[in-house]
Amino acid sequence: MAPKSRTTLRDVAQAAGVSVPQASLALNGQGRVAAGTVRRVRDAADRLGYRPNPAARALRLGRVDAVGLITRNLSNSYFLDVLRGMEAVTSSRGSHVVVMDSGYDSATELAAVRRMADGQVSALAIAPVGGTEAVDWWRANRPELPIVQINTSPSPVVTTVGPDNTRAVTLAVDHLAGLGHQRIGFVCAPAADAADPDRTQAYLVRAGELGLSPEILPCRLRFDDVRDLVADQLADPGGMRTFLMNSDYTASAVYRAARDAGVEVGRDVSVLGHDDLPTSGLLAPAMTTVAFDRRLVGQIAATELLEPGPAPRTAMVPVHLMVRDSVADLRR
Amino acid sequence: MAPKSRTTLRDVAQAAGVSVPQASLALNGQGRVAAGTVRRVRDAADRLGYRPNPAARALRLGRVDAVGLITRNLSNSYFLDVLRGMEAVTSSRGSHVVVMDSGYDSATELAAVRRMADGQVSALAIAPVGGTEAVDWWRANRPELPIVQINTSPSPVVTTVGPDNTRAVTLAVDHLAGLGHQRIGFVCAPAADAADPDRTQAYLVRAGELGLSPEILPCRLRFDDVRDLVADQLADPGGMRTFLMNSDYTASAVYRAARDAGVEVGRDVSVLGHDDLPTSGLLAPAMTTVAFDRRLVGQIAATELLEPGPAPRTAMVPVHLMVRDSVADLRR
DNA sequence: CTGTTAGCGCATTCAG
DNA sequence: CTGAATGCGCTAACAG
Repeated sequence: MAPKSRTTLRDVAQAAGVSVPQASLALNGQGRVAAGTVRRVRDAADRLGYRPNPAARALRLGRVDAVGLITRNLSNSYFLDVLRGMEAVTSSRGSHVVVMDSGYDSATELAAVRRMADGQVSALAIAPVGGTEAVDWWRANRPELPIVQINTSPSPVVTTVGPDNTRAVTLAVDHLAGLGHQRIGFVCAPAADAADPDRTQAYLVRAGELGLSPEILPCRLRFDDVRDLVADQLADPGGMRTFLMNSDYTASAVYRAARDAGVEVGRDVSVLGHDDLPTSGLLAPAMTTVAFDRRLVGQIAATELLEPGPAPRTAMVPVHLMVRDSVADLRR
Repeated sequence: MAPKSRTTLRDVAQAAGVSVPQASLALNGQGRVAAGTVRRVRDAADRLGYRPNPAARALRLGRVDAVGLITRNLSNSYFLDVLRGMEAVTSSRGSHVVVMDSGYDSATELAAVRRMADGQVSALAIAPVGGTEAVDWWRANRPELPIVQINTSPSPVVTTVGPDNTRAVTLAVDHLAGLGHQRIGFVCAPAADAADPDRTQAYLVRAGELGLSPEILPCRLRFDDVRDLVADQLADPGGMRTFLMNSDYTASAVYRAARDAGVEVGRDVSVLGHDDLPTSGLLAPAMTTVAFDRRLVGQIAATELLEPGPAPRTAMVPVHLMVRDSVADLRR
């Protein structure tokens, strides 16, 4: 037992009394081989515990049974659900997931894309930091390999999958306005590198329709940066008190700032999140947020990578508002 | 541009006017080649944008630049931090990480281990479901490839890395007892497949020292199972009201059950968690829990995989108690 | 110091 | 239907 060298296709062929290529054909089952032979080869393979060498396959076939996932913020457990979704479909299809994180840094992101492109994976899911550089690079340099964007604005040239941003924002603005909020602070990445400008767009549109004057609060989307932004607002008597966030992760930074400032979420300050993470309903107070099937995003992404359609498509997963207690009722 | 076939080492060699093996040596820099040649080859490689083919390397070298991570519960965002830690060190060392999830299922776990062993990775980090089957299989079948266990009891035969379980439990029991809790429900996986029996051991020991009669509550560690267990206890007038958990993830299930039952955590029911997830301090009430550097676990694990020591070792990361408000003060 | 030869394990030509 | 030959890209052994 415990052979020092793994059992190879040749061992199988030998045990089955056929040639190596025969064995290969028999196992890959293209049908071009006698039924009896197939059985003998299969038996031998099972008996010897044969497992094909992925490196050899990869070298020969020029592709590898792996898909990549590059996140912009592996601290946000939203991406854990995306990963879970991807893992579920890949592992049921004999593939697997390679994960890298850009940490909201474009240079790191580009490096990760290049590493992935070196042959680690044969398809890529990416939640880009912002801008299109990384994705463009992939499309230019690996045009034959599928790519999907996660949680970005729809694109005509590349498949995207994520929540329905426009509806998410509209739902949120309506809810806020309905509770009497006149000033709604929309927190998003600086326009230069926003991955989802459609969110901002939807905000502007809906605010306009409702006669609200939009207030965009650009901010790097790291926890500490958001917390500091909110802290500044809270320290200012005329500062913003209502925050529409793009994730529960950043929304929890608002909670943190409020707690630090000694003010109460849902009364003194209002927050509306996005993602409905499992803990969001357990916060104090429970967070009002936009919910959707997070795993589904990963599942769709992986499926799209494994079986790419002929043309780019936009997969929007339906969202709904999860009303809880983090938005104050400002009506008399 | 966008060559249909990637630039290979042969292209580089040709451009540099040397043979392929020369080019290989020049790039891998074993020093056995003339300085001028090295420069020419390097230049050519840069100019052509040469990137070595990992599949070819893997086939030739018999190893691959990847490490695996098999979690038992990818829903628990603790593992996201482990992953982050691993990703940080692998990506700085030209390696990468492949993630699979067993979902607390032994059969899935074994399948994952075998898939990893097929040549996807050259080292494995695993948070086992419980039992040693999967790890034993790896050690028997891939004795030359490093493996580390994450969040398990220390072992004499395999490297383990995780929080200091004994201290974590002792700290927790002391805190609970100090606040007047006589009955402390210790929730853990059924003994048959517990990954960390040392926790139970520590609980038994400390409870004994304190003159408390131990009450072990075996339970599958999925969110819903824990929630149901706690719900049952709460429905029983003589049921347990104090829960010592092995993770914030399961602890949040106690919150959920309490909320569903209309009772208040930190007053009617007490919970003490483990991991100090980012949101735990924002729950209602803030969770008292055992804190430690979660990323560090992943960093140590990855380092250990990339540069295994001569003998198995036990890496315990220090823990401390994060006292907040989820444990009631039962003293008069 | 350099080039030649060889082979990792597999799948796809080709002949028979 | 089968076997023999070829090469994916790379590196480890040699020989010069």
